[in-house]
Amino acid sequence: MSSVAIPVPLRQEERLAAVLAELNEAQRAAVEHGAGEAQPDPRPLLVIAGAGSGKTSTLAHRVAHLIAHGTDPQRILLLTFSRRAAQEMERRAGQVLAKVLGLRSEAPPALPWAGTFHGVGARLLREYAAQIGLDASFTIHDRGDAEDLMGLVRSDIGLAAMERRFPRKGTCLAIYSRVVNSGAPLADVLAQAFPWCAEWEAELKRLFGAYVEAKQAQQVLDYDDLLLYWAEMVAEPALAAQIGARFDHVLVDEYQDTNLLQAAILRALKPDGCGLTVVGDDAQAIYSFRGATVRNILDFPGQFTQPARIVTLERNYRSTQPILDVSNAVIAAAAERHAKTLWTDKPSVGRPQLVLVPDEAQQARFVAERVLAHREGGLALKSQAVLFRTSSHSAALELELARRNIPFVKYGGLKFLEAAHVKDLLAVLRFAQNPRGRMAGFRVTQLIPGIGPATSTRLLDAMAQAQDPGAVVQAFQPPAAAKEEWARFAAIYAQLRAPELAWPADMELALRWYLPHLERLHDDAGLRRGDVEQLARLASGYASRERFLTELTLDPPEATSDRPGPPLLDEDYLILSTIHSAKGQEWRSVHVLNVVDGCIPADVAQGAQELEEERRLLYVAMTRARDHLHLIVPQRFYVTQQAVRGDRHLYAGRTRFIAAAEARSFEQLTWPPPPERAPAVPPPAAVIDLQKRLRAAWR
DNA sequence: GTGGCGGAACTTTTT
DNA sequence: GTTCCGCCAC
Repeated sequence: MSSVAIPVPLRQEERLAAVLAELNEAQRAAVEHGAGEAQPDPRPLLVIAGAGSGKTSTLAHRVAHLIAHGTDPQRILLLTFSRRAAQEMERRAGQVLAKVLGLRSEAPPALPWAGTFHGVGARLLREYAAQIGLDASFTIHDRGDAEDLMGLVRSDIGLAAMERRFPRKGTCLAIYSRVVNSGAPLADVLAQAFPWCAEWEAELKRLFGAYVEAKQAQQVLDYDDLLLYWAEMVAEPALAAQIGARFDHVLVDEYQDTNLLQAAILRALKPDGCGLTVVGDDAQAIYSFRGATVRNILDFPGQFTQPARIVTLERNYRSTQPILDVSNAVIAAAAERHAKTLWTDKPSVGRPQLVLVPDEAQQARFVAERVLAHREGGLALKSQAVLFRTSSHSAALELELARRNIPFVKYGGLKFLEAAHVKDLLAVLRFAQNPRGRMAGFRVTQLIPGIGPATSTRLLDAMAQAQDPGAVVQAFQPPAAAKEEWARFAAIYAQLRAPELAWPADMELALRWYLPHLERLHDDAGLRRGDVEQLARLASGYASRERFLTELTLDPPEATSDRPGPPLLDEDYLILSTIHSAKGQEWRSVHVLNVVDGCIPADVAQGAQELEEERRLLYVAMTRARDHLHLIVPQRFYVTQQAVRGDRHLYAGRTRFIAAAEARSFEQLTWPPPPERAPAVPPPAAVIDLQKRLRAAWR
């Protein structure tokens, strides 16, 4: 560590002591590790932090503590799972630091290197681009772009027209991504996660080779490349030493959800582990589909030249004991884990509920009513969440909420950036940013009537050959039908490429060119226009076109709501979220939908490992609740993928993760409550023979 | 070459 | 419902 011990004035020392006194013993040990002790401890630190054990707070305190003891905030690398988590950490560390320094205001210490692995990777790669033979103006493909490129390569090399149907582009990308992130051979990945594609191994290999070449020729990186190139870069000892020396401390949150590439990056940056802190909970590992491996956290202690110090946080500050009891019961059956049992002394308000409802429609009604009842009882909508395994599970509920005018915001599932019109507008900017990026060019040029795939390919091929691709756009001869529109496009493209244009003027220009196309292409142009105008307004919040494109790709606006535009901050709204997107969050009241076999665990998860992950998923969902937890079990499901109004359905049972014995720890109820007994039909005074009358009508 | 239409197939979770 | 592919009329 290069931080110099600065003598701390007494008053500050007292304030620091007061702040630390608010923590429990384990938390304090994690915060003070390596500093503030008689003998500095150079070991890496592993914090096993159970759900709700004050993990974020502990990490924020540690960051503040480091800064208070003289570490330069610029020399702290803080890697989080999402941009949102990074901002939260920055804010909390700022609060603590303000207290320690005795400041009134909470001007947060800027932590310039707080972000996701992907975001930090993008920054470092641009910075070191020249040294690793990369063009610093590379653009980043989001999943949609990456899929489209995969699709294009797929048909280019003739895999589309196979006798038997070749896996679709999205599946191909998922397989590729998994191979990259897990480091496993293609054959293993296919056997384990995509058995129905195993027959295509040779073709997939060829496809992935061509995909990589296409990306390189176009100077684009996909999400996986940000980690892959970073890992390859620091595999070079000189670069690893250079980059590692920029940071005195490297702290990683949610370590259980990192993959082998990420672990390799950390080892390269800090080979002896000194200054390295990782925090996580193996019981909450839910991203193995992305190549994350719980082995990272289980094996961390032995990975460095000196074994790590382990601190375990077991005291829970979030939930009531009955909620912890049922959650502990779910996870207790897990196969392998760092044993820990959460406990709390928080007073409880009744038992968690296990609610039996007839079907998904009734489930939606039950949740809506219960949410309103909670609000009557003083719980703001924002402090309540509804969680589900799969984005589509909330469909019925969304209808019901809209019907009752209950505002909500949904996290996870389809994103703003996936809408065609948003992609169109961004593609215009991206094509200007990186003229060799074919996906953007392919998309933009085909907006012009009379230009289809063939013409577009002719243009892009010419650009790829050219020294100055911008000039090719100006000189290009489109088919006669597209002549006028092409001239219009070439003019704005030249302007977008001109260095003197100052952001966000680019956005204005692109929007003005795009709007007429939007009107022509879409029947519901009105709604869509709102979206792209919204996007244009976002532009001014970014320093440059490159930053705008990069940050929007890596940190897309994640929520979609029942109305256009993000809800105002002072508005109240219910939170709907996939369980994955709920990671790290908490609410006073939590409803979990579809707690049945087939949903949790998902019917596609059949292997032993996958089942274990589904179990952890349910555990994560349950431990988000502070005071009220409701698990809903619909008994009857309509099968999807059938004709509208089809009646195919199946009966589902309560999830296997809650056995009968454990179910008794819940308050079990059936809803709607069975009717009192139908009002009896009075006994007949006289019998009227209707049947006889109907027969008589034909005689 | 482009653009539109019909039929068949369809594995969740996300940076 | 969406995506993918083949077919057909300009």
